[in-house]
Amino acid sequence: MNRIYIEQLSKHIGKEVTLRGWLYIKRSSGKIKFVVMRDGTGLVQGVIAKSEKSDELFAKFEELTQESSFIMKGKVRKEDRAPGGCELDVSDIQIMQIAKDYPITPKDHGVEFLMDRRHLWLRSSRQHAILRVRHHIIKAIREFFDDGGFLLLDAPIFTPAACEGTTSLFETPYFDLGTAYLTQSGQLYGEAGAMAFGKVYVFGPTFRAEKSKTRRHLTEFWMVEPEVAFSDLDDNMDLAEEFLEYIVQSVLKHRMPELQTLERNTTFLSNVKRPLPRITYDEAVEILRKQGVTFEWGNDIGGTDETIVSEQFDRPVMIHRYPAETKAFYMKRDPKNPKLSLALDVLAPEGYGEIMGGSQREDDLDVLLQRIKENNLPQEAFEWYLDLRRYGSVPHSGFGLGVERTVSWICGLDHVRETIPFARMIYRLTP
RNA sequence: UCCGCGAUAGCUCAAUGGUAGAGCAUGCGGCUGUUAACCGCAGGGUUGCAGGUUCGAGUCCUGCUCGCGGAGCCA
Repeated sequence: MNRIYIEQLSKHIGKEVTLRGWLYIKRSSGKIKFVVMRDGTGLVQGVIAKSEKSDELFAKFEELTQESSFIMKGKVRKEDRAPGGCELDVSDIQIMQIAKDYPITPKDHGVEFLMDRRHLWLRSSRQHAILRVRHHIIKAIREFFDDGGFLLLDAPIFTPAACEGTTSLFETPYFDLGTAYLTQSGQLYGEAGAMAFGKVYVFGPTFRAEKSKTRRHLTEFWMVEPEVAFSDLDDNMDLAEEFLEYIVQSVLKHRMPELQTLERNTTFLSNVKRPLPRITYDEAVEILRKQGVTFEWGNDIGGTDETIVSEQFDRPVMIHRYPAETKAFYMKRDPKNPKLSLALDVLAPEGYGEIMGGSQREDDLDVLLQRIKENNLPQEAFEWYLDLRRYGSVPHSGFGLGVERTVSWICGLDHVRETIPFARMIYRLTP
């Protein structure tokens, strides 16, 4: 059977079709009735006009409520007044189930109310647009790496120890082996993959028990992390900007209707083309001081300061060579200035802040051992990782891109909670 | 953990310390082209919880609970 969906309805003008879906909204004007169906792919308005057969249809129309499931038959007609370009002259309605008191009405609702009903909120057109853009971004990420010769390397979710720092880990009992932790990053495993396959990317959910309560934080979020052997910081930045350009331009090419639904101004997105500006941490500090911010060298650049720096540019900006003190143990120091790490952050414009973070990794066994000691990390847990430096160590680098922050920025949202079907936050575990 | 804001009808919000109200939603009625349709009528309240001040508290005070935004930390 060849199922017809609303999305392709304009290809069936003049034909009798059967549509299956849910009632989005209905309107009535005496002897003519309008029934808007959604089927997951789009919306179409069915028209029931007064006729010899309309008494039965009018009765069915009266029964239908918002989100009731039904089957609608009729002839597709070109209609310039309709948003999708066509309408359905309804000849039959078969009700499957009547929804009683659907809680989400077409009017305003608060965040808590909607998040409590996220499983239903997903049905609204705005959420459809966001999750379609999310899907496309993930598709573009996979295309970019798959076509670029990268191997997809799935890292474990259960890990024995922290990748970065020991705070903010979710713990879970693990049989006789004690405690397992949910992964914060697949990076260390990505490095093993890079030494095995040359170029890999890890893509999966990551978990951070940070008690952050902001528009940019989830406790469970998706991250894509490429890792490349024989790659230094400059190579890493080349890859990062090519990658970001690919994603954004692909969304602009394929998901413009969704961005329009979201009323997204795409000026800044169109600017996401190579080369992206690259500034050092020192230069960023200089920008901040010129803007009148008192900033002490060595501090991390916080949210407000990120915005001030990124406002100086019309596209995402890369900041590199951060003070080593604030960065992770596995990042390589700058040979020209050991106070600096060969680290990299990418800040999205319009106040969206950090969407990517990466570095060239420390490839010298002795230096890495020393860093582990300095950070009071348990060396036993990292023996396998140290093996990567014992057996054919090479310069290598990589970065991580946060999927939800990227979706939030591209869609122009004010919170990441709408970028994932079911958000996990410090005070939200349901639905 | 800290700072700030908030909680009133199913939902979104009003209400000088003095009779708790509107829009939407729901129900009933009307309308042959509506686009979050429109018009009329109706039902709908333990003002988050526990105390206190006052002749009188949705409103002022104290504590608690929950939510929202931010800081730190981060993608």
